[in-house]
Amino acid sequence: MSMVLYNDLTRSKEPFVPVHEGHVGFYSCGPTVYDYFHIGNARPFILFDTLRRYFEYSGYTVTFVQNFTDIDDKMINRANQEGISVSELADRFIAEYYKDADALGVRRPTHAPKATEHMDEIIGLVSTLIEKGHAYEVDGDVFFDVGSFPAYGVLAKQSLEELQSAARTEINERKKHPLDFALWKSKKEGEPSWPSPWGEGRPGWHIECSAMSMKYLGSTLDIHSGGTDLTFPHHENEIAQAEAATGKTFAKYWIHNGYLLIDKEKMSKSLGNFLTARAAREKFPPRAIRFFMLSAHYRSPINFSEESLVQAESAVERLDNCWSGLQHAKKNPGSEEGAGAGLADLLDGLEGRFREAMDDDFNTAAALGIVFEGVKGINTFLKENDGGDAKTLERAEAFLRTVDSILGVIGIDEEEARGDEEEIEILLKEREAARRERNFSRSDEIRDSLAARGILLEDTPQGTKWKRKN
RNA sequence: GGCGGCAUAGCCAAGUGGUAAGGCAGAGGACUGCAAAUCCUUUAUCCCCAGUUCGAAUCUGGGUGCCGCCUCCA
Repeated sequence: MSMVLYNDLTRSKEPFVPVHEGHVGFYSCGPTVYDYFHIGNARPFILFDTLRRYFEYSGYTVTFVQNFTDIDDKMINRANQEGISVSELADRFIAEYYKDADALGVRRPTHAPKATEHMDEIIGLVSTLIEKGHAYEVDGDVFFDVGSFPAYGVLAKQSLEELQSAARTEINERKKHPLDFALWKSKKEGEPSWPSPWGEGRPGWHIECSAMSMKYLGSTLDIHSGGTDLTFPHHENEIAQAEAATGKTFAKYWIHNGYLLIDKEKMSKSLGNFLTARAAREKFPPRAIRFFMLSAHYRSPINFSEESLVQAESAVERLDNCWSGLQHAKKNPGSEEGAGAGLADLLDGLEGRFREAMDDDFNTAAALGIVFEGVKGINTFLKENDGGDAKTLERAEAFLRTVDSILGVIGIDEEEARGDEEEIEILLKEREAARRERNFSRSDEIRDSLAARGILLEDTPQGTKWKRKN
C-alpha cells in the first residue's frame, strides 16, 4: 500500500514516490519570529508534524526542515518598537516558538535553519541567478527577472499577463516587470545588513527558503508545504528562484493546508482577529487543540470556535478514558486468555483501515473515526470480560500507542508521579471499607476531598479507578 | 476580472455511482448507594433546479450562499 498525496502542482492526487527510496526530504515554511504564533499558524505546524510522524511510522527516514525567518520588515519594525536588536528579538521568539510547539506535541525539525545564518548560501544563489541572466542589479538591489523564466505561474496556474492584470503592486520604475521581486535589498539607515557583491544589504523573503531548503535537502525536495496563502507569490517565487538556478525540479509535491477561520474569516495578525497558541493552550488542553486540527481534512478550511474546542476536549477525554481503563485493567486482570481473539482481529482490521485512510492524502478525519471504533471495541471488551486477559490488553495497548505515536492525541505516559500516589491508594482503601459498611457519607467525603484536589474517582466492577483532571 | 475552495443531522466531520463512518450535544434504557465512566437503543428527504444512469451526497449543466489567493500573511 502506498501513499497518495494531493499535489498542488498538478491539482490532483498522485502516488507518493520519493526522490530517494525510503527517504523523504520535507521542507515546511516556518514562522517569522517577531511575535507569538497564533492558532492559525499552529495548524501547519501540527498538521505537517503529523504527516512527518506518519512517514516515519510508514518506514521512511524523514529529513524535516522548517526555517525561522529572522530578518525581514516585520522583524525590523518590531525590534525598533521594542528597542532591542533584531537578533535579540529573534532569539526571544524562537524560544517562545519552541515553548508552544513543544507543548502542542510538535516534534522538533531535523534542521531549523535561520536566514541570518545562511547568508553565504543566499548570496551564492542570488549570484548564480545573476550569472544565468535571471536576475539583475539596480543600485544595490537585486530583482528576479520573471520574464526570463517562462514557467513563472506554474503553481498559481496563471500566466504572467493574468497575474499582472490584477497585481496591486506599486509601479517601481526600476523593475523590468511589475512582478519582478526582490532577491536582495540594499541597506537602509538603521537596518541590519550583510556584505554582498552588490553592497551592504539583506535578503528578500523568498530567497531564504530556496537557499536553505536546497542546502539541507538537495536541489530536488520531495515535499514542500505551507499554508495555502503562501502558494502565491511565495512558493511560486521559490520555484522560479530554485529552478532557474539549478535547471532541476525544485519540489515534487507541493501541499498546502487550508486556513483556520474565526467567525468565518481568515485568522491573521493583520486582521487582528487572532488567538495566540499560548492563550489557546491556557484555555484548552494541547491535545484537544491537536485533535481539533486533525478532525478535518488538512486542505479544508476549519472554523475556530470555543464550542469546537470544547467538543474536541470531550473527544480527547474519551480517548484518555479508554487508555486509563486499559491501565486499570492491567493491574486488575480478569478473564482467561482466548476471550480477546475477537478484539485482536478487530484491532488488526482497524489498523489496516487506519493506514488506508492516512495513505489516502492524509485523511486524519477518517483515521480518527477508525480510532474511535477501536475505542468502542476495547471498552466493550473490558466490560464483557471483567477486565480481560493480559495478552489481549497488550494488544489493545499497542493499538492506542501506535495511533498516538502518529496523531499525538491520547494521554499516554503523560501521568507523572507526584509523590501522592500512595496516599491516594490509602484513601481509596478507606473509602472502599466505608462503602462496604454502607457508610456513604464517609465515602463521599473522601471522593469530594479528592475531587477538590483534581482527582476523579470512578467505581467500576473491577474496583475503583482514579485519574487526574487536567 | 483571473485562479481556487466549500455547502452532509442541533454542532463538528468522513464518505466521489449501489439508499449515509466517527466525535460532541440530546432522549430512553442497562449498570451503580449516589456520581462518573462504560455499554445498548435512538436522532439525516446529503443547499436548490434540471440532466446522465437500472441506481447519485457522489457524475454533467445551471442556480444560490459562503470563503480564500492574485499585497505582508500559515
